[in-house]
Amino acid sequence: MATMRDVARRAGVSAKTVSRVFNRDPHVSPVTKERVETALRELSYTPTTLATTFRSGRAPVLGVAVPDIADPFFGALAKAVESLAAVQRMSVVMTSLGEDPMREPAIVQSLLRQSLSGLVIAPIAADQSYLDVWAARTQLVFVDRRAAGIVADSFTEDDHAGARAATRHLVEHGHVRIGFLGDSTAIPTSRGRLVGYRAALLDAGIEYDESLVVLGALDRASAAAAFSALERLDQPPTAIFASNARVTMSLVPVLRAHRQLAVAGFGDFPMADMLEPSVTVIDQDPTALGTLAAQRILDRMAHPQRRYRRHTVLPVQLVERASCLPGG
Amino acid sequence: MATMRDVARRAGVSAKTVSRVFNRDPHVSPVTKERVETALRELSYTPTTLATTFRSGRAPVLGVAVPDIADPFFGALAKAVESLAAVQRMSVVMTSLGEDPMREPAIVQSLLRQSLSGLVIAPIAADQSYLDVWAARTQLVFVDRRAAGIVADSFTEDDHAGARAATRHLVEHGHVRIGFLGDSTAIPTSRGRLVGYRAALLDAGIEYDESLVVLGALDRASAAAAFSALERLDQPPTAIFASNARVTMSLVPVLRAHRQLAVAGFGDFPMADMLEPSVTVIDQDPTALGTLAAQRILDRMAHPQRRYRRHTVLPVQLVERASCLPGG
DNA sequence: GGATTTGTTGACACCGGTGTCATACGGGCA
DNA sequence: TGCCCGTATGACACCGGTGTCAACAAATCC
Repeated sequence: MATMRDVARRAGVSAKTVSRVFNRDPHVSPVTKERVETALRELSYTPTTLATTFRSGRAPVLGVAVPDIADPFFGALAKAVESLAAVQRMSVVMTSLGEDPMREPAIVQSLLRQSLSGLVIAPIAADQSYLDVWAARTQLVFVDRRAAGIVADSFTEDDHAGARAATRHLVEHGHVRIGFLGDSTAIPTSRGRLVGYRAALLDAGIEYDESLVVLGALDRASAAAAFSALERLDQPPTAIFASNARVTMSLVPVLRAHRQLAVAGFGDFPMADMLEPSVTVIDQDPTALGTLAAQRILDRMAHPQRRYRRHTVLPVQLVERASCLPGG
Repeated sequence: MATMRDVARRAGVSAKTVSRVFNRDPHVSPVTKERVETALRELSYTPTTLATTFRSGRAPVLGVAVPDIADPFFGALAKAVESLAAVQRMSVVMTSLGEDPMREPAIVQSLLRQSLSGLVIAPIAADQSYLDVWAARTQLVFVDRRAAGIVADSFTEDDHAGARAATRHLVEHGHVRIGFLGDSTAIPTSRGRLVGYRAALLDAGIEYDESLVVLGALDRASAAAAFSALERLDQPPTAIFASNARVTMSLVPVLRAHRQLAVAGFGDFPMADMLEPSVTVIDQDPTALGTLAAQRILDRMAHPQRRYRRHTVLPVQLVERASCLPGG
């Protein structure tokens, strides 16, 4: 790989002049420009971003840290970030945080050591105060979940209103015994949705029954186990609110076995409309989350002094399908 | 952010000594070591990978370039690469190549300018000769599709055998008029599958009918259009082979409207087993592809002189579900 | 014609961790 | 005392693109 100094030697000029020609600096005489351009072509010069990055101390790279990059929700989010980054000729490094909250700091910090321009993070740990020292160097934007232990921008969906709307929808279809199936209330998102669920029950004058709340539904096996726990109750639920798309998807086999069961889930997923019954969901918009988060990073880089809204909560929408229709 | 020289000044030693302490070099006296460690702690020194990367000329980063990172197939592939990279304390930069083959070189080269250690690429263009000059600096491994115009490692799935098995499966269920629905034969993968489809017909003594092959099924609308073209034939197909998961998923609404239609698709997808009818597919293993590709990059970095198998074709497996059962 | 401006070009330093080599010092041995 | 060797430590350069500033020539102005 030829460097600028190689090109300079060949063209009989200084490296700086090559730099000027390469960056279309007008202060170069046509003759010199011609000579340099020939040398550039002959050596097929390709710049390394490494040197510029090192000098500026900031890589033209945005980071994306999410629980699982293979999850369609986060995949769409990452794709949106990447689209905006591409416009600014930036790259995207991504990392999956996995399941273990303890590992989050190590994983995220190894990303940050690369002097990213910005980081979009959907955290899994209960505390992000470890990010405090990095905030001065890197634009941090939280998505899906707010930051804890540190002040930072966030873009989240309206968990409370969404869960409330979904639950109300079930109530309006005549259900009184409504189960809540979730993963873990350690995650703020789930907690918010549980609160929304309770609010809807309160609205309808239905008493909250803790035994209807079952957590730990992470895959098909655990979802089935969680459901059979509900089924064994004296008054088993006739409807279920699933607190996220993964739970809903895990629950699909159960739905096929219990056709009379009504379901509404938080988070749309591929093929939800093609199942029988098609599944009523609260539609989230990962693309919007990713786009807004990336845009905020770019805005803050361009206008550091400007003031921004700290927390943005995106409205969510009920997508009514067949899974809570009477007899559905 | 404190640099090594900051720490050195505070500890009253040279930067090199700080470097030695930080890297656990045994040639440091206990007294000095203690002083330096105190200074490190007091300034909460965090190294930048930028300097080391710049000096070594190689970033501890693997690239992943795929058509669409939001596609579950490529998401799983990227996740597998990331898992292996993490073990070596490497990061992963990813990029979506999109739909336009013309843009592939520019997108990929902007990744490569970052002096990646390796690149896993599932290309969309018909020619990758532009990567020739990069191969000396960066380990290139192709996945899902082989390289064209350049010699490079590849890990692909057995398109021919998979398509042949799926088509044979349909034949065995009594179908003679079998449609082929694909995206574009410009993509080698699709071409290989079309050849496999024809081979299965030949095996069964069924004459190949070009009017049964329809391309351009990219989303639900175009898939529906493609299907209605088939439907208008004198002898419309009674079964369809869909050449990839996206096509199959786009075709699902059609299946619901035409319950007598048998389908087999190349590539599994979430919920395929929960649809009615559940969809018979050729199961690909994106995690295996990603793991093997990343492993090859790491192997080649560790043992540059060793010889490796250029092309690895992974076997695929028929997952029989309900979509080709009689009357299904 | 001398002073000032405008335009072209290059020397040099910088970013920060680290490989290379030199230096200094202490101990062992002839 | 002189020599050698091993250990501890530091000076310096390097990676490569580019910002800063100076040098110099040509053009313009009074």
